[in-house]
Amino acid sequence: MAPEYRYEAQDIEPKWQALWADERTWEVANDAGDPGQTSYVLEMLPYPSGEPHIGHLKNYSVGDAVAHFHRRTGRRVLHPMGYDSFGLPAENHAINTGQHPRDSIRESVASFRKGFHDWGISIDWTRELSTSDPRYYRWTQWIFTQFFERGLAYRHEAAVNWCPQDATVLANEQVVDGHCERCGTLVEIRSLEQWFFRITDYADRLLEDLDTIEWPEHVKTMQRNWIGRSEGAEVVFRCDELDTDYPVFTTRPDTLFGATFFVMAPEHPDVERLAQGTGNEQAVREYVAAAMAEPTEERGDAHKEKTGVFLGRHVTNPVNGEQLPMYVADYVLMDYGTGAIMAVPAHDERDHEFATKFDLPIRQVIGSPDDAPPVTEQAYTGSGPLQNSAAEFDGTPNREALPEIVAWLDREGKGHQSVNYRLRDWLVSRQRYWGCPIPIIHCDEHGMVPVPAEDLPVVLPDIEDYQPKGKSPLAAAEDWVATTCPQCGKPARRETDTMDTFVDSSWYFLRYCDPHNDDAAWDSKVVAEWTPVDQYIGGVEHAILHLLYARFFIKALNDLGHVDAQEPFQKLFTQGMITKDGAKMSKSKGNVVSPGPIVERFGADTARCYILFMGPPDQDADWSDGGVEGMHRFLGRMWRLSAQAAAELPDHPIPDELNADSERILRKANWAIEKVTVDLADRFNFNTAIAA
RNA sequence: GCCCGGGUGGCGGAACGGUAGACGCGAAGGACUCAAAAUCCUUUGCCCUUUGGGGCGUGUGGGUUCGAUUCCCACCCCGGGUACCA
Repeated sequence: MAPEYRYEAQDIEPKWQALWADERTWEVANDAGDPGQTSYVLEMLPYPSGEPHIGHLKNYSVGDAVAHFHRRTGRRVLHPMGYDSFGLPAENHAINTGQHPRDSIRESVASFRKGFHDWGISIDWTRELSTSDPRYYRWTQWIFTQFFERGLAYRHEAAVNWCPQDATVLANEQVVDGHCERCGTLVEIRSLEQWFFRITDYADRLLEDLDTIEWPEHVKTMQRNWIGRSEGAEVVFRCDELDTDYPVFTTRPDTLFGATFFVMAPEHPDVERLAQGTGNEQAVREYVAAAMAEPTEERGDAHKEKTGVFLGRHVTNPVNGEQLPMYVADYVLMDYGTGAIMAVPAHDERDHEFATKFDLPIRQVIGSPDDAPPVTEQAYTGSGPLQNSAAEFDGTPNREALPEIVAWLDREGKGHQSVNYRLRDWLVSRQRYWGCPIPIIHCDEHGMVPVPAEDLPVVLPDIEDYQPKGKSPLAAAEDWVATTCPQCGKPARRETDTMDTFVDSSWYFLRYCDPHNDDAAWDSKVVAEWTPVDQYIGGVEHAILHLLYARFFIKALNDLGHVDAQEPFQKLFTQGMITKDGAKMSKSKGNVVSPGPIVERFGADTARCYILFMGPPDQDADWSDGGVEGMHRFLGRMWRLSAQAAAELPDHPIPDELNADSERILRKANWAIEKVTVDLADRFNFNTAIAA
């Protein structure tokens, strides 16, 4: 073969990469006046740990293909890159080696940056950012103070995972089967003061606005389930013996007449008081202690047998005045509804199980079909006409009776329509070192005072000992903790908790728009030019938390007047995983394929094309070494064909008078243009575009 | 249990109401070479057949349609998510 026709990726790629760097090919300016359509293409920012892996290569290959497609179809494309560089892996590395997280992160960032260059990803490097850079987290802290001043950030006592051995709070991910992942000690639940963001205020908007964005349906479904909106009623059950009202939330007020007992969560604050003087104190206390000690994994297991203890008290069913026995049982959760339930064993499987075990009455109040098993054997959860209820409701289909019963409760002052969410407020504080310091000062006189904007950032101090000891390692930095109150100037102490890293990544896509602004987190006019992100690309593992948090941030910032957008990401694409021999790649399995050697041997174009060619990119795909070689040959054939055509054909190869051959080729070329355009723009099917 | 995906050649996958298997891998044969590698060309769903050709094929069973991998119903397997949420 003539040497000039050989496909030499090792010569071709550095040549063009150098040219792109020289010409600043992928940089875009914030020119609001510039005519033409803009496009913001963004892949989820990487957590820089060690070397980039094959999943990164897939993520950024997909994103880069989209960015190029948008450019080739006439848009001005913002395609930036940054690093999510706070977080536990760097901190654990510091605990083990003593190397400062700042230094290990710098090394990882360098290797990721090199990877992106070697892969030829078209990035506007002038906008590069890193969330652990004070120039970035200054504004993370500013947003926190904005939220604090509007009551969206608040401090509150909450139950957290606590390891008695390590004397530290653990993140949920650090709890494995109820035990500490490091020392194996059984994890306890402790109540500690924590910082929260009031995301529950946005539950309805987060739900409704899902209809305005073009995301995969299964991701929207996951978010809907996570928010978990339930419509029903709050109904008040009164305990005359203690002269106390106990409201419950129910989605089935139509079954109120079938309530035969009442259950409270072990954590309910009144449980002990209720049992007092009934002779059941001891049994109740023991049961509650056992339930609290039980690992959350086991506690949450729906398949385990129901347990509980009679409290020795009764409440009145507001619809018929019946006295219902009160129990404490761990199948009732304190953090959903009111921590207490009315139990309707005839029409709820869990209540049925409990009633059967404790020999409690089961009263059917919804008519079931003739072929349904009797409710003494199995709860009937379907619909049907009311029975054994009040005369005015008997015979009415339950769906119709439901609102009527709620209206009746409302008139009688015994309840009202209510909506409940599964979504909880976002716990953002961490008792860890390598995170963004929470910019709050505790003053004896003025309480919690936000650090004024002009004093930001609160710079994370250097410390000697990263080991967590139950409070943030920052607490040991006495010089740093001791400060003065911004309001009165008297001695005060800094907040020593740091923020969850999800906070850092909830707004980074805004900073890319205006990354060098030293006067503000961003100029809202500039942000308005680019946002919302037109196409967001990332792993489905972030379908809930990251994507929900970012949506919450945009809505909160919109309410605060800082952004115009209501949603951060107009379109979302979630890529599938690359496996090897059908299994997730992991060091322990020894089946890791690294991008480095592949790119070195075959070139980035081969690696990227192969990854895009493996199959539909939203599905998982299994890596094949033979497949890479096939793609390399494929590109080689294409290169040679093009080179030959360029060398051998006249300058203007399309004759004025088309003959059969040239017409056939023209037709085929136009077919391919159409096919590739549709595959890239509408379907995200890179595999068929490459094949075409 | 519930909610999503997905079952098509030896393999990854195309087609998604109109010639099933694009493209790639693998395999077989051939060219080039002293030889090998690389490269190129040809063939390649399965079965039967002497050429011509014929039969069967998209997890299973039904249905709609002139026509179904594609739409509908029931079911079976595989993968993922999620769960005492009242």
